[in-house]
Amino acid sequence: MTGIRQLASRLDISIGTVSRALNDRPGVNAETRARVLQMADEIGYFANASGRSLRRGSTGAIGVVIETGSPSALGGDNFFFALLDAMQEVLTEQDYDLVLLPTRHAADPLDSFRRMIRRGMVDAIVLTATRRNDPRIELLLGSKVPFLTLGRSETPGDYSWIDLDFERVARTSVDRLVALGHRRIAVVTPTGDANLAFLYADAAVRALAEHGIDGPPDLILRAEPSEGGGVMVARDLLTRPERPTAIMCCSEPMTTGLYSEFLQAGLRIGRDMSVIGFRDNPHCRYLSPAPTCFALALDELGQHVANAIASIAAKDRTAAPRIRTIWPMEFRETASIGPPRSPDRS
Amino acid sequence: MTGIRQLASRLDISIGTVSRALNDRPGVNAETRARVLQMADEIGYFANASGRSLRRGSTGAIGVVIETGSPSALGGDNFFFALLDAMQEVLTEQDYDLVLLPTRHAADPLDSFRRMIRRGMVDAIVLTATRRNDPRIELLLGSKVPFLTLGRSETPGDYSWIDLDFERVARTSVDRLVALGHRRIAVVTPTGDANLAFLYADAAVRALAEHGIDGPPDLILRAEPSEGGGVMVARDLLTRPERPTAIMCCSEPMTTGLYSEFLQAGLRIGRDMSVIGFRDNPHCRYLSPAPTCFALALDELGQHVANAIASIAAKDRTAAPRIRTIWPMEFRETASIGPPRSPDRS
DNA sequence: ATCTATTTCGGAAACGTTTACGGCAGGGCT
DNA sequence: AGCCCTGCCGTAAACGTTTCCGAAATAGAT
Repeated sequence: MTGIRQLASRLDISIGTVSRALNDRPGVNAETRARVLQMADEIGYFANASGRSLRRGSTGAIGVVIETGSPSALGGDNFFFALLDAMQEVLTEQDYDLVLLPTRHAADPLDSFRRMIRRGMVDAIVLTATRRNDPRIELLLGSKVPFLTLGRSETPGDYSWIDLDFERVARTSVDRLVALGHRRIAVVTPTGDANLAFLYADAAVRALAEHGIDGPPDLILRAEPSEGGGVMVARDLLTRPERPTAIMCCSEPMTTGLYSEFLQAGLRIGRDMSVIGFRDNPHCRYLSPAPTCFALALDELGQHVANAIASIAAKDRTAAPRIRTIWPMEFRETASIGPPRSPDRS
Repeated sequence: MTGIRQLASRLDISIGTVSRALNDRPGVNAETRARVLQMADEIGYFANASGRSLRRGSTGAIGVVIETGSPSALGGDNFFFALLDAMQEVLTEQDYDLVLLPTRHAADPLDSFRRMIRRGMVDAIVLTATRRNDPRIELLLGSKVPFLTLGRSETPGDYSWIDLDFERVARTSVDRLVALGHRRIAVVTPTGDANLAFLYADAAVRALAEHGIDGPPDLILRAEPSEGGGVMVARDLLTRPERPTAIMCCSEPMTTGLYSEFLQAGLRIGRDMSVIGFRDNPHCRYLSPAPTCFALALDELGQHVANAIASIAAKDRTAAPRIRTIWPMEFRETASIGPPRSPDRS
């Protein structure tokens, strides 16, 4: 056992001085501090996390809540791992530890969640994959744990969030497809309560309406955000007497499924069927033709999130600003879209 | 603040009794226990994690170490999220918390890693993505933290591991391709130190040798385990005067890249080029034709891992058995392989 | 009625750390 | 020389919980 007492007794010094030396507190001789640091390094001493956080009242850890066991709308690719990588770069600089807190989608998420925040394992929480009405946010608002959500929600309250610009993505997609001559455009969003689905669909419908396209909503579709969901949607559309000439969707696995089924049916993507996906992710990039989609500065987003949650977690909670960021995405057009093949009759 | 003292004073009872009641310790009246539990529920009391683990000497948390910022050979977060889901099902039953500890691939992994285990944030560690020679394992062996690695390693020592059956996967792939008539078979593994790359390649080479195929090793290839890596490999092979008639690879993103480039070059997969991938993952399933690959009972694997790490983390470390599991995978043949098109001359 | 065993509970110590407080030098000032 | 101030350090009290130990009370047995 290498506690602070062993370290102190080895140096013939009091534990108070040792602690001060290690924590860069004033009131300790420079030479003594050097001796302490060297000995600590030598015997491999690290302050015990429980003791420290018990005394300090904070753990120095930031928890990112992720949900396992359900297909994630934002693509089952390395989205989270890449984001975490950038976050950790910033957070370790600020002496925060980063831990992921997986919660099971199938089980009641609330009770495991409640435990997490009540026990005080982390100083602050980043909540991901927000739902349209998210009881987890209510729980957090009712607790003392500062938090930040990655994604907006309809759940009211005074909290900070960071989200992608789904509205502009949807609007840009519609504008471009209409400019190419499309009139029958299918919009497909993930099932479930993920708020992004509503933001995307609503914005798309508004944009379509502005172009005078507000036909029956049978082209606003929902499916499971997985490859299988994309296949189902494609099959559905292929059986329709007047099938759409373009389709836009905000889930990458779904885009993959759409491709698979359309190609199977002999359609040429970009000519017989225009496809706009969502995020520019590596998996999609090697579909052919690569889907038109929207690029995202993932590193910078991660850094922004990290800085935001660090400032929120800071003890000095007086001047903690409310953060509300809508992160831009850049349009990347490819050969996956083109003018409609046969003139549309609608 | 809702500490155990508030709870006790509300009930006019000592904190000792409250603690005994909450922890199902003997020596407390059934009626008193019921009152305590009800009041705890009422005011939303949860024992503070720092205080508890300080006194108990264990945190009740199991850490899964993952590496961010590098393409993962086993394909993205789908694999891990699914595994984690199954693990948590088992671990919550045993009153363990599950936390993910992301470490940055780019940064020096050792020091952040050292902090993690020395601070005693977790009772036990699951180490993923083991490398052939893995300094992290040495660090863990030198510490008091019980651990389990997901993946074998050449690093010697007396530790438990669970791994997939890469040898049988490689052997089965070779056997089947040879049975179909292939003689020029490319074997491609990820670059980097991931141990699975060596296991797979070595087993493939042995199997080829047993079939009398031990030509020059210019068909044993390595590439980054990403779509881009697959593309590079495919381009390389396409320029060769005598290109192979089959290719087997143990990384799903790489398989996607191979498909993309081969299709681009006008090859028909399963006829002009036979392809065997590795894991049966959703992303690959919607390539066409779906790659021949190997299925894996991910749920059961997760449960097995959870049970293993729980038994390893148990306080009673006397009878902790050493666990060494090689997890089977089931061959799934599809139209992505077939007899070689033009008779091979070698 | 006394003694013992059992049940139930309160008091207090302990876990490892940080930090407020006070003390002891030594130096600079009047 | 006396005084105050500063720099350094040791002591001890917290943080919230679990658990050991002993006390009180009740029941049972002789």
